[in-house]
Amino acid sequence: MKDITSQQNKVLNCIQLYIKKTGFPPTRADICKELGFKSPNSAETHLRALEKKGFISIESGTSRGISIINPEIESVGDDYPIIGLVAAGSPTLASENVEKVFNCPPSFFGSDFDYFLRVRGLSMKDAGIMEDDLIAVKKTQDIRNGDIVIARIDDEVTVKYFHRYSPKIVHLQPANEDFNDIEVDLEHTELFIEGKSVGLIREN
Amino acid sequence: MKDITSQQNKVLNCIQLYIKKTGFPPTRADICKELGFKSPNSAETHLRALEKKGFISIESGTSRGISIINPEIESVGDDYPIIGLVAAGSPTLASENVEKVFNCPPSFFGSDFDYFLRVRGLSMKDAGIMEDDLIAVKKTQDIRNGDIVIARIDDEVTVKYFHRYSPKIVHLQPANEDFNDIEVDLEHTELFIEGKSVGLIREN
DNA sequence: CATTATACTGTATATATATTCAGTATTTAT
DNA sequence: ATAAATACTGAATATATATACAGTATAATG
Repeated sequence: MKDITSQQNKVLNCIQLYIKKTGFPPTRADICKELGFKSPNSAETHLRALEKKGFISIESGTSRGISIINPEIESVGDDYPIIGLVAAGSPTLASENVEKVFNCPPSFFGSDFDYFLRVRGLSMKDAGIMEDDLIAVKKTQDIRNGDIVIARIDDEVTVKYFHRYSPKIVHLQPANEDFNDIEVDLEHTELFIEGKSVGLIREN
Repeated sequence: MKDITSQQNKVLNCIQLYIKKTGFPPTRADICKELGFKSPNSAETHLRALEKKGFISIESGTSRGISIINPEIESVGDDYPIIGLVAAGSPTLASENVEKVFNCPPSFFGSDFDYFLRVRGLSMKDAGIMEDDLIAVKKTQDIRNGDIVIARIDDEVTVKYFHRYSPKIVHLQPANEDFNDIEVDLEHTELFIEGKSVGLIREN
């Protein structure tokens, strides 16, 4: 299997997610819509490259005739997107932010979950959350003090312990003595909780 | 869910088999070809009946826009034993040491692996390995310096960084300043490497 | 330095495909 | 008994879709 480029990888992920979502593969136009391309030929050339490299097969003259050639022996669960935690920008499920899709049984952790977040930085190292770890994120607003949350302040996304000290004051607490608490005054600053951590995976 | 007729069942099976074979749903014409119908409308009416009864959904105006509702996904991964790391005693795969079995795809981590080890203590906390974490252990003797190994000295089992300083001297290094290195002189002490860590799972 | 691969926009078109309409016939519910 | 559902054939058509062609630009390769 030859190397895949980052753009081709995005297209491949997009196809997998589209199939998961709809049950059938995307058209060229669908891929353009998902990834923001403006010409169907952008999708076409990527598809041809992916076909040439052996990642997909394309049935000629057939609408949605894309199938993913899966080297995995058996697909055991559902496909969950892995989303890169960038310093700025919300971890949306939009295809362009999806690093990869990861097959995992839905009931793998105690709770169900929605996506994986790729950890950047060591601000939670004393909680055993290291760089490049995958946090299983459940999208919920049901947060209790001490939960590890994925929080967004303006466009900054961060993983921290959640502590509500008063109705208006929330502390986002890192697990690393080199970092300071973030005090959020809800009257002046908008805080959005993307969800909370329900599990962690590390690939050595 | 209403009753399905024998012909409708044939159509439903046809769709499922077609998707399994090709990776994408059939067109009306494809169904006709498979089942010997001579008019695409034969397929169309059956599809509408199946939709009405809740077996499939049809995306309007979309080629091959058929998706099967509530498909019986059999999540059949492999069962891996979770072995408790007790202070004394080898982590054998004997049933009495198995805390639980955990269903997980074989190719979940980069490498294949043999069992999970339940972590006790915080001697590797700075490596992000916390109490109750599950370490995916691959049984191997192919160890390099810096690998996280599962080592046994006499009947003591421990998880540590592996460092060979000379042909006869191995250091087992914790990742916690409260713990000291274990220096093993292979001439006088027997050291058995159970395997190495290839991944980690944490259930919150 | 020429060539190939990547990464797109933009236009055009043959055809693959969904879907409607017009029939015929049998079976099942009300 | 009379609709309604089932089970088809056959023809027609608007459009969804694959795909070719013409460009532009940059990075990698030999």
